[in-house]
This record gives sequence, C-alpha cells and structure tokens, in this order.
Amino acid sequence: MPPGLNPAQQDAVKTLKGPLLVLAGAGTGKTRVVTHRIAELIRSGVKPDRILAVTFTRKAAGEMQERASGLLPKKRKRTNKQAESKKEPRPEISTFHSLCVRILRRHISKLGYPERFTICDRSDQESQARSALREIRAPNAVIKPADLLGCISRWKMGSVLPPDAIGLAETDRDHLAASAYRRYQNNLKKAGVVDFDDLLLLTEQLFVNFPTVRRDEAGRFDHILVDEYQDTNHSQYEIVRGLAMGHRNLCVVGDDDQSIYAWRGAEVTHILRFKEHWPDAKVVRLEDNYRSQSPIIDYANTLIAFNKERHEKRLVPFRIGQAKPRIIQMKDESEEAQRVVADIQQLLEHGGWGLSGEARERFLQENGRDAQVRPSDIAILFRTNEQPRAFEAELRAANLPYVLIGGMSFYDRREVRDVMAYLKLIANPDDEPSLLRILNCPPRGIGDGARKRLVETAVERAVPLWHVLSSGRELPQITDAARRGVYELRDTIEGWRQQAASTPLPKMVERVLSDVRYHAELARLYQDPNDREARTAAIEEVVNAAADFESKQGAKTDGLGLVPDFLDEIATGDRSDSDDKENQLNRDAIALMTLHAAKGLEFPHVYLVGMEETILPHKRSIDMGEVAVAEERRLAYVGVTRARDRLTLSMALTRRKWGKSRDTLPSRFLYEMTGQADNPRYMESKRGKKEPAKGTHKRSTSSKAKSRKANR
DNA sequence: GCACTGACCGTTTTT
DNA sequence: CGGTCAGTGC
Repeated sequence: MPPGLNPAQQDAVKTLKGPLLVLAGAGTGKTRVVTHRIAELIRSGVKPDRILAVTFTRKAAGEMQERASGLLPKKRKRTNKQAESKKEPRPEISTFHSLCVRILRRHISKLGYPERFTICDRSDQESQARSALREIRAPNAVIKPADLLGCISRWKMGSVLPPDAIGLAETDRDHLAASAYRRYQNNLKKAGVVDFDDLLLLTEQLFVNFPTVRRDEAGRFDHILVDEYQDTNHSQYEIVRGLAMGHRNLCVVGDDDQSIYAWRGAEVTHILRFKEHWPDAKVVRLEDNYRSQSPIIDYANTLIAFNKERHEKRLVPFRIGQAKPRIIQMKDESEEAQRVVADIQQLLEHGGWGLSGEARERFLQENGRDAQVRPSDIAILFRTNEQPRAFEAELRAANLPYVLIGGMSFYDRREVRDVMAYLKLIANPDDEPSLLRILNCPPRGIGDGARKRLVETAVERAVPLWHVLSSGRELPQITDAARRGVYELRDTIEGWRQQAASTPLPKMVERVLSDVRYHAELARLYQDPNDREARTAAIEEVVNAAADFESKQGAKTDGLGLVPDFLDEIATGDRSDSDDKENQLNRDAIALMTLHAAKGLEFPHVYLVGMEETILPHKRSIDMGEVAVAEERRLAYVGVTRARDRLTLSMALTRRKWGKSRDTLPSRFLYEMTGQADNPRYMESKRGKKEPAKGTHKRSTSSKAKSRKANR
C-alpha cells in the first residue's frame, strides 16, 4: 500500500461531523481509514472517551484499538505506564455484544430481570429449549430443540417477542414453537439468564421503552463509528440509531458486497438505505484495491456484478499483475485435496509461482520481497465444515504445518464448560442451565430420579431450582445419598459466594476445582494418559485465563470479586480468546477456514475449494431462491478477494456424501467470474465459451453451462 | 449411575 | 460416513 492516504480515504478521514457512509470495497484500506479517523477526531479536539467505535468481532476491536493507539499523540512520559494508561481517556472500542452487556448491567432490572444475570451459550440454550418443549409436551417428532432454537433466534433477530410470535403463528407447528418460546423466555428470565440474541434484543427494548435510558447511554458519546455496517441486524440498527440520533455524528463503514450474515439476521438494507435513514449523510466510496493483483480483481468485479441489489461500485486494482486465477478440476474430493496439497508443497519448495531467473527478480522488485513462500502465506478456504477433512488428512500426510481455524473452540470443551458452569453459579446461583449441568458432575449421588424431582418441585413452587436446594424448605422425596449431595453442593456454592470478593480470581478458580475434586474426576473418566493430560491442560488454561484477566483488570474486592466480569468477558469474547486465533494465524502454518471466518483477512496464496453447485452456492440457498444465492455470490466474492497474489479455484467432479458418491456441476460462479455466463445486467454477453476448467477430464462443462442457462 | 451397542439420520455459515 | 441418542445390561 502506498504511503499516505488517497483522496477518497482522506475525504473519509476528514469528514468529522454529521452522518457519513464509507463504502469500502475489499482491500481498499478500510481499517486504515477507520483508525486514522479516530486519530483525526482526537486531533481536532474531541475528547477520546467521547468516541465510541463498534465492531462485530473481538478481534476487529483489538486490532482497531492497537492501530488507533499507534496513531494517537504520544505525549505520555515514559514513567509509570500502567497508571498512565489508566487515567488517560481512551476511545471506547468494543464489540456490539460487550457494549450491550455493559448497558444491560446498568439497566436490566427495568425489564424485570435480576441484576446479576449470566450469559448462556449455545448448549445451555439447547437444554433450555429441550425443557421448554417438555413443558408444553411437544412431541419430539414434530419439533426438535434445534428447530425451536432456530425459530427463537429468527424471532429475536426480528425483535419478535413471545406474544407477537403466538399472534403470528399460522400452522400448529408455529403455534407450538411460539408457546415453547414463551416458556423458554420465561425460564431464562426467572433464572436470570440471557442468551446471545437477548443481549441485543433487550438493549433495543430498553432503548425503545425507556427513553431516559436511551438518552443516558447516548449522552456518553459524541461520535459513533460502526465497522462492518453491512452486518447489522434489526436490533443493532436500533441501538446505533438510539445512540446517534442526538448528535448525528455517525460514521458507518462497510461493504454491501461483503454482507454474508443475512442468515444471522443481518440486513443489507441498512447499508443500502443509509441515505434514506440519514438524509444529510455524506457518502464516500473507497474503490482502490491495494491488496490483490489485477486479474484477481477482474474476476471479483465480474462476479459481483451479477448481484442486483447493491451499491454500484467497481474495485480498481492498484497492483497490476499477469497471473490469472487458476481453475482446477479433479475427479473427486480426495484427489482435489491431493492436488491442492501437492501444489502447496511445490509452492513451498520452489518459491511462489515457480518463478525463477528474471521473473523472480521482477517479483522481488514489484513486491519488495522474494517469491519465497511460507506456510502462513497460504490459506485454504471452503464453504462447509465437512470439507476440510480431506485436506487435513493430506496435509498431515505431507507433514505440512496447518491450523484449522474455527471448529471446536476452547470454551466448548466439556471440562472447560463444567468449570465455567461452576463459576456462573457463583455469579448467579439461579442460573439453571449451569446448575443442571454440574448437579451431578462430579457424581455426588444426585441421579436422574432425584434430578427430576428437584426440577418438578421448582416448577411446582414457581421458584428457581436453586431455591429448592437452598431455601431450607423440605426437599422432595429423594434418596439419602442425593440429599447429602444436594446439601454438600449447596454449602460449597454458598461458601464460594462468600469468598469470591476476598479471593483473587485465579485462586478462586483453583478452589472451585479442588473443592469439587475435579482432577480426580478427570482421572476417573479418562484412563488414557494422553487424553487426561490434554483435559487437565484445558482446565489449567482456564486458571491462566483468569490470571491474565485479573492482571489486565486489576483486582476487585467487593461483591463477587472479578467472577462476573470474567464471565462476561469470556461470553462476549471471540470464543477462541486472545491468544488462540491470533496465535494460530501467527504460527507459521497453512490456514484452513470457512469463507465466513476468512472475512477481513488476506493471504498471498488462496485456494478456494469445492467450487461446485450445492456447495458454493449451497444447496439450501439454491432452494431458497435468488436472494439467498446472491449471498452465496458475496461469499464467493469474499473468498476471491482474500487473495493477494495468486488464487486457485478448485472443484471435484464427483463428491462423496454419506458414503455415496455423486456427480457434481461446476459452480455457476465459475462461469460468472470468467465471463462465460451472460450477465443480464450488462447485456454485453461474451462469446466464445471456453472450458472454465483446465482439468484433464473430458466432460463437456460448457454444454452443461448451456443447459443450466436454458433452465433459468 | 455408567458403559456399551446398534439404529437412525443428517446437508451451512456463528457473534 | 460419522455423530447422536435411546435402549440395554451390568
């Protein structure tokens, strides 16, 4: 990237007042603009702590923080750095979710929730969904917990509350789901538990129903900046509006072409209609792409032009290059993996591109580095999580270092979740999902029978489960062993709650582990020493994370100490916490990840694999129709624009699914980006249909392209 | 209360 | 094919 800012970038940086929409295409220096703008605001006299920047991921927030602090005037004397950074006001840079947690911590009681709420995760949600369905006696065949969660999530994303959902229900099934939703929500509320969608939804409700709260929160900032605005859902839109409507100093940055989260409630309309929502808004377009070589940009532009609903823009490549993206076609998915891995091996051994002599010299001159490729320069991107399997196997066989980004995260592991459940109970013993989780783990004599009776009693008395254990009232008829277990558990948790304020956080975690004899439990459960060691290490990591958190936050000796704060941090943080994803990407290894996980990243060499109908436009999206396919196209666009130097698109002619192998069709996006499909938007259809794939197979792909088009 | 077994069933992405 | 879950036997 050239030094300094180009005129468009400067325009975006220097426009400090009023609504501003920055349409920033892929690789156009968006992050740079955002951080420079923050610095510019401060330079112009805005107090740093009057600025709020909102991002979607923890990682983006961290990155922005780091870059922005590099740009801020460095007037600090090099004395006591810690004390200094504490009192020096800084811009607030946080994710939507942690922003909402902080707002809810102040006001949630107005919505009838207990102040000490805890945040539950996906599998807690599942168990809550299950019990809600049990309560209304919905047969499992009609609606499964996962289906219910899907409905609930969709409702919440559209700000639909249980009564509305019941009103809207047309089919019996909807009705069932709606009444389960009501149960689910009531149960969570009673237990003082909020799920992930609630963080946003409840904040929105606060703003809408309590204007004083909205004004109060809005009054904390004079300038608001929202990154990845194309990903805002309804609640986020309302929250942003509520915060910015007073001063109107709202800058949103995003790229409608990279909106890939509609399924999670994101509405592109927010960025498409920004001018309508804020009529005095200024619009700045960033279209100079500094990332990718021109042939890659050509593909990207041609592809995305097939989408109808978008802000018209066209990436202009800054880096002119010759290497066209390659398309390779293999017999099946295992050959696809073999071929890609062999290619990578070649790349690593012989330097990028297999360049030599003069070409290599030129590369060095143009790019300021040798064509030498390191594993971390390479990424394999795919649509679905089953795809990486074959690649992992091949990479392992070839003894190449790789990291699978995403997948099971640290905080999803069973043992870690157990520990977290205990900690959540310290913060909020009414948290029923957590209490149920550890009720008999490690085993303390409370079997299924006892558990069932305890829950029944809680429902009968209409109190949280914890009250049944702790209120001193008669326990239901359970075995003596169960009774002893219940009392022991109750006393232990009450003891922790008393010690929490006076005990350092990591000590507290250790105490929990030793009080419940968790290590012994691990030893009992996992005889295999390797397994046991891994799991012990995992809970050790929780202690470390606690220690890290405490040293970052500073100790707290009132209330429940740092326990609640720690839990908030973990729940809203990017699940693979600070060191994980970051370190993984820094480790010199080939990155394997989904297209969704790749947003915002870039790699010199990108392999976009599985370019087939039913995978890249995913079958489900194809079935759903044009709008869904448009999102798949954006996904492909995101993948293509991750590549700096070389892009390789690959597909398999047959693919095994559940044991059976089936023929595939090349992704329509291959035809589109190579100019072999007619773009109805530009009637300049290109003649001369070439094979999109240079594979060795005889199959006529172009005839298929024709027949596909005929079907439209 | 727990470990083992076989039947069944599924297609996406995740803050 | 591989994961999940209910059901069985200790």
